[in-house]
Amino acid sequence: MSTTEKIAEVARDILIHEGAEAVSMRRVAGIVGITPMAIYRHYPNRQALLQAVADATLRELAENWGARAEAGDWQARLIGLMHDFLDFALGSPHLYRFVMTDQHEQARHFPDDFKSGGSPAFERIVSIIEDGMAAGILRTDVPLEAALALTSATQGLVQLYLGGRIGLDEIAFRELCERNVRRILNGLSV
Amino acid sequence: MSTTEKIAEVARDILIHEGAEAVSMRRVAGIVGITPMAIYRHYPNRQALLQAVADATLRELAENWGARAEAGDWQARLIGLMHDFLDFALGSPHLYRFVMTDQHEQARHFPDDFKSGGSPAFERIVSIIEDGMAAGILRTDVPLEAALALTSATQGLVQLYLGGRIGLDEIAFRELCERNVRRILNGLSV
DNA sequence: ACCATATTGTATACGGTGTATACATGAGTA
DNA sequence: TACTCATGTATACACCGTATACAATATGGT
Repeated sequence: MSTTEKIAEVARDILIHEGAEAVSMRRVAGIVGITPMAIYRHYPNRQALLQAVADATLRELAENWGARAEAGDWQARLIGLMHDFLDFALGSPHLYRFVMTDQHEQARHFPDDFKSGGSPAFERIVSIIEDGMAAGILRTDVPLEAALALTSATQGLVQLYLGGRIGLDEIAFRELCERNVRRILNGLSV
Repeated sequence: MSTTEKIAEVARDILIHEGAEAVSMRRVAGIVGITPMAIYRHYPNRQALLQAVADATLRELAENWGARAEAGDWQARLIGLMHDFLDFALGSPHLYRFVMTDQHEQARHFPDDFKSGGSPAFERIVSIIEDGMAAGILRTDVPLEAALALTSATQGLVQLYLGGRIGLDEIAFRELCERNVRRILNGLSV
């Protein structure tokens, strides 16, 4: 295992368990067993290290995405994807926070990059939305925006939850998210 | 004007224009014309200073909340409140970021604190939702959760927008938010 | 007016951060 | 053998929040 990989592994551990702000060059170097400056032979700076670690972790997560049974009716599949997302957000809250709020650079852009398959996770939602429209379950709409309505809604709830603003345990919160998705599907109007 | 207020004013300027991470004790002290340690005669630590500044600013904002005409039909009033929220989020993105993500302590908790009038802004949404249900515009539902569906949806979009993930200018983004609210009201299902 | 006290400031220092710069060491190759 | 390059170290700089000790100033009671 190369030093580059060792550095990434240590940084990743800290990032996931304690958050980005806990990842210091001196600490990582100490654990790896090298001098802080030696890290700079492998990564140009701290931000690049965090970025590389986050990117790699997200790539792994994307591979195992949709592990939940894709069986069941259309709505069950949609809810399943939502829980996959919650698995990540609630399972690795520090990492989620970092990728959602801290790293402002070179992020995916709606709508263009989303269209061209920049985000595989979002892509899945769009395709299930298109399926729903084709099957006559959903009313005809711009698929990209309908998908955004669902994803951003859950992201908004997660932001509140991780910010400690929702006093529910994880199970109750997941149920709230489910109800929220159903509300958006059915509409609030009479 | 007291030194305490001068410190708050300087910190507030930096917080609003450059973000919380740009607010350093040494910098604030230098601008006020005192020693960094003198700040500690007025605020116990940096976090408390930021907190006090953010709280005061939010209180001011809450006073001018709902400045937009409360006239028009029910949906127009709802959209108006949404734009009031966007005025804040897009007008003071650094401050918004700080209160939404950085300050994790003693935040309002859904659902209890929300019920008991902890958040005046959210309170307004809840009451307009209740109006809508009473008027037969909205289907009967838990008002708190229906309100949360609308607010968290917009918050989710704002999070994406401020994270640079939505490549639209402010006007187009506000239109996207409007369409999003309408989608949630009408439902995605056929 | 005087003095005790509380308030508000300063000076210094400690332990932390990211990282620029200069130098050392060792492996591989001409 | 000698040169090069990758990889490490050592030191230093400029920043950070803030603990501690001391100085100055303002205030209130006698």
